[in-house]
Amino acid sequence: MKKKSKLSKSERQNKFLELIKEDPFLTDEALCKLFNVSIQTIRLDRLELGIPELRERIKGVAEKNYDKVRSIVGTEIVGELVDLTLGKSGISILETTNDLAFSKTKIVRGHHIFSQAESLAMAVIDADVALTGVSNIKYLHPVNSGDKLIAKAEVVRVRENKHFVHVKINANQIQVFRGKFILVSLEK
Amino acid sequence: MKKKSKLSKSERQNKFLELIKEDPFLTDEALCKLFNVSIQTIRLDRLELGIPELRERIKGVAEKNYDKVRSIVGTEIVGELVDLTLGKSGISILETTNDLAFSKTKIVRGHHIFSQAESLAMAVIDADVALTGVSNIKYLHPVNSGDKLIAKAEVVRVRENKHFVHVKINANQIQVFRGKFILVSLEK
DNA sequence: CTTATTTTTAGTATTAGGTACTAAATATAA
DNA sequence: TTATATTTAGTACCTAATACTAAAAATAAG
Repeated sequence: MKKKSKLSKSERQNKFLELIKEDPFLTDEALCKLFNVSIQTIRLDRLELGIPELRERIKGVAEKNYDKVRSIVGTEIVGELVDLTLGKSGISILETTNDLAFSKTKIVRGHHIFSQAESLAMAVIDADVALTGVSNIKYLHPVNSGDKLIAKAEVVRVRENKHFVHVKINANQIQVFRGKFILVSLEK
Repeated sequence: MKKKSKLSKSERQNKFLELIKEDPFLTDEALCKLFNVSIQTIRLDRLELGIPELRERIKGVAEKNYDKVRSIVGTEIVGELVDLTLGKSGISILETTNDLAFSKTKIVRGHHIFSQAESLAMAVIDADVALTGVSNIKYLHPVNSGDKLIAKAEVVRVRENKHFVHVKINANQIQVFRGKFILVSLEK
């Protein structure tokens, strides 16, 4: 017989855990074909292993990552992209408001400035899943709520999957921020 | 009458788009209650607006982000975590192999070393969604395939949602890498 | 070899959250 | 008032399950 002899229960369940970890999008039906057992067996296994059903798994993945990815990868870049040469340079403008500032001092919180810089750096990279900024940053000047931030990014070097991007941000003609980003694209 | 007068079709559909963008996890039933219309109306709206059903939306969110988040947040850390004091420090060990190195020189590619450092930095942070490394890194010495990398991370400061972490990596008693990470946790 | 026990399979009813369709009721505009 | 647009009602069907009962098959124990 060319078919592999059936796995024992424990062997199957071990593989099951691995499989589902690798790919949580497998239906019971797909699994029962993979293991060459009935769908009921698969369901018993899930019950014993405490693995939730497909839809719950998908929902889990979605929920866990929804907010994260929206804020990190968040294709929507912080600020308005006004110029872009993919792989080379880009410019974005961010009109700051009180929402972005400390309520007392009206000074814009640093991480918003950083976000503008980082998201611009990501935008100029000619790679879909570029991420994980590594950078050397400096806040040169406080930014007041209402200031218009103009960020300029330039790709200075690309080596393998590493993209070196420099970003400078100005407000009222003075530089308020600089950052050197090394973005690593993760796609194959 | 205390109930708000029903919205017009176009008003409703505009709100619909907003709502679903904000929260793609809404069922038709929830939506029809929100708008105070029948479920059929909601379904007609989705049809006209090209909004897929709940499950497809969830699946979309999950699929789009699964690989990304896995590689970024990737709870699985690069290297083996051998010691961890959440929020304070941690140690991980990475046994390098030819897979991680340039085939000619057998020198380990920098980004693998970086990955070990970054993932350790993330692991020590006492926050679920810590991310977006900002860092100042230096590769001090080439690492040869086969070398055992020992990474030590230390949280040096936490301010608001920023976590400052220093990571040093040694191979054969000599330091090969240092990195300063500023991880920003994004949860509320 | 024959029980006993474990493991697997079969089958039915029920669920959520829909699609796809037909037809009727209600609003709004001409 | 009629024409058109919009909303509701209702039905059959779908997927990927749960929860359950019962029987068949495989494996272990005596």
